[in-house]
Amino acid sequence: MARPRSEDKRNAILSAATTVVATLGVSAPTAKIAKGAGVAEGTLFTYFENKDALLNQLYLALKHDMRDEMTRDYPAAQSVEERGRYVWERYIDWGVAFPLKRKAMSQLAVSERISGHTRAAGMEAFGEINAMIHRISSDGPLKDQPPAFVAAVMNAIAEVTMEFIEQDPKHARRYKAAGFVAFWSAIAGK
Amino acid sequence: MARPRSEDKRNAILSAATTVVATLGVSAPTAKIAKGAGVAEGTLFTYFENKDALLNQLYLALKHDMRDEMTRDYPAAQSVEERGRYVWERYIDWGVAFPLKRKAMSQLAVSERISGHTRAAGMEAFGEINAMIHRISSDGPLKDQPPAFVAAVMNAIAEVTMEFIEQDPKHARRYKAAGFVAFWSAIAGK
Amino acid sequence: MARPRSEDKRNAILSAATTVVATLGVSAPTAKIAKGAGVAEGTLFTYFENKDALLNQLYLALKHDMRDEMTRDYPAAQSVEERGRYVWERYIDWGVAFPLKRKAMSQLAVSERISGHTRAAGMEAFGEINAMIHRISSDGPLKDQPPAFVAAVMNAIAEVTMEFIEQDPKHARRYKAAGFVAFWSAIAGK
Amino acid sequence: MARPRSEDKRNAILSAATTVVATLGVSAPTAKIAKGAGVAEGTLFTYFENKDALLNQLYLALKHDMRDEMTRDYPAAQSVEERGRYVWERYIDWGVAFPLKRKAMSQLAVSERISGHTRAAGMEAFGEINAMIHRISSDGPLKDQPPAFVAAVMNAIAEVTMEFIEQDPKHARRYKAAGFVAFWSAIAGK
DNA sequence: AATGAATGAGAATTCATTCAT
DNA sequence: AATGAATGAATTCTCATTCAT
Repeated sequence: MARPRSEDKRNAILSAATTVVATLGVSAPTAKIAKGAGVAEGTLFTYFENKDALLNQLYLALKHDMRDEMTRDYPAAQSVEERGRYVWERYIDWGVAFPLKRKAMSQLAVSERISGHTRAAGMEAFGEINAMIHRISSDGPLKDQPPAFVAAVMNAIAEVTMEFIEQDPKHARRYKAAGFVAFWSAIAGK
Repeated sequence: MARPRSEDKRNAILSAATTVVATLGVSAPTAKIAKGAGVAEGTLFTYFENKDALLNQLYLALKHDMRDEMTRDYPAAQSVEERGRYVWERYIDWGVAFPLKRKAMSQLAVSERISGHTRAAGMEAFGEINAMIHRISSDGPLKDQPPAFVAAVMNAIAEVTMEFIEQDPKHARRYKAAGFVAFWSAIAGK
Repeated sequence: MARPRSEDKRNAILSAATTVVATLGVSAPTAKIAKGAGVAEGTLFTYFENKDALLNQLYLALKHDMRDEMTRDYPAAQSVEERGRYVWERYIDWGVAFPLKRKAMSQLAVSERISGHTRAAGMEAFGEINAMIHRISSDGPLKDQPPAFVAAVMNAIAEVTMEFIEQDPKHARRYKAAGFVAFWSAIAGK
Repeated sequence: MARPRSEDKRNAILSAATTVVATLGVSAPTAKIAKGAGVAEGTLFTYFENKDALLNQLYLALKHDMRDEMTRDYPAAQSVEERGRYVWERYIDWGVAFPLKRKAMSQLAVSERISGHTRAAGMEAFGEINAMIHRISSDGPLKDQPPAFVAAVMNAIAEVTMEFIEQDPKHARRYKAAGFVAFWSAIAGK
């Protein structure tokens, strides 16, 4: 296992893995991922120690990608309502723009191969966002629940929203708005 | 005239499959399922044509089981609020009482091996419950969304609730109540 | 392994085996044979000790069937030429009328599962015919070869003839005649 | 840049397949073939896509091998009689020298797993030989039959000859001569 | 005697990973 | 470092045969 040289290749593998995992689930063969990345089967293993490492790093990469999209041009100066809506919309946009990333994430999220450690690291990336969500909920119906619970509820509603948009894209705008209302009602109440 | 096919054995296979799929995902080996059921590897295939058939029938069996639990002693005469809460509580109770069933369901739900036909049949079993949820939402924030969307939101919040209870069972009661509030706020609004 | 009761059933199994072996070769599953015969999988084994026994008995049954067709209304009083041609024509007719029997025979003939004993018994059934062929050849080019060799040559030419007729049935008459000429030239010379 | 695929290994697999198919028929397990070739079970599938591909390529390889032996040092300048006899003798010699190849061929020839395409390609390799046989027959008893028919008759007689030689090798010379006479009489007539 | 469920030893692949080139 | 052939354990499914009914 020599030192990998090219960041490009690593990214190509992660990108191919996204597609293949979205399509075939976590049991997708590493050979297909390598092929999708345009590298040899063995090369994959100079960039990732084994398949589990690849999956865990993919999980994290997707989490970060998602987080970056959600906070790009974040309107830090605005009200928490504005910021909440902003993040919501960026999240939905991300899922709609990158359905394979979204599907790969759902596969990984339920997989036994993603370690607790990886999940925790994924959480961490969302620290700021979670803090904001926590503030939103601080005098809503979930005010006594842990921030993670609140964030998970938001996440769950967003996923439903993205799924429905994908199956019925003509009503994307409506679903996006409705999802937000559901999220806001559930979290902030009123 | 020969040994009749045994409903018990079929159930044993489904039950073993629940455990094994919950633990290892849909790529769990059929051999492990057979072993868990106490039958020979080949016997599994006299009860299920192939692994896909088994997974699809398991999905349906779990859906039905869930539905039956949710509607056991259903208080049909009570207000829709009462009934909504009743179904919610039964659902959470089911998930908490049978964590393996719940986990198997999440694995199956995201699997490409579950056919559209099976998913549709699963939906159908929830016709009555979905109708009720639809009524709850009929003058809430989601009143213009399809019933399936509303049901999916409820489902998503319930799953989050069940997960948190499992990880932190001491606060089960609190999560259950909080989840309900979130659900009710999202769906019925106030 | 109780005593079989019905000759009909035994024949149904042999008949189904003919079809199935012709189509799928000797590795055809016994279950398919049983199904073709309209009996249960297990029943097959009360009529035949095991698959090898079935195949060997099928071989013999086909040999006998073939022999019977070849000698039906045998013109014992006619010249050896007449009788030779008669047998030839009956043989070709049999193969054309019962292509599945013919194909099953080719599969069985090259199978390792047919014992030497069975092959010898098959030979025996052709004693009379072989004797006749021997007489035909007695002053032809093969006069110093064992009767079995002469018979095998006839057989081989007949099989080629039947195959060509099956693939090109419009010229059946021509192939039949040509095959006979080849056979007669090879065996009787002139 | 990786280890190149080895022609030797491919040949070893084909050679092992010859032995195993000759002995056990086309249902011979691939594991036995791999073992015979001294490679891992999986390696077989880097050289042949699946078992059918292996069998079809084996069929062709044997056909080519046979053809090459039949035409080695072919006396192109001699009379057609000389050339006919030459080819005949080479053919018989091949079958006697390589009984496993011969037996594998008989198994493959009657197998449903050999495609029409493969059979056609096999035919093609014998173009020159068939042309010669056709010339031999051009004023014999089979002059109005398609060349393929004539070739098939020759082939059939040769196979009988090889089988008898194998069972009774002491009289090899006699069978070889007798077979030739039968062949020549059948094809060329006098 | 007949049935067909039960069995478990194969069968053909597949696949993560290693390693020669 | 990159390649892809090599490996062999694991996987799904088949099938001859047995045996409970």
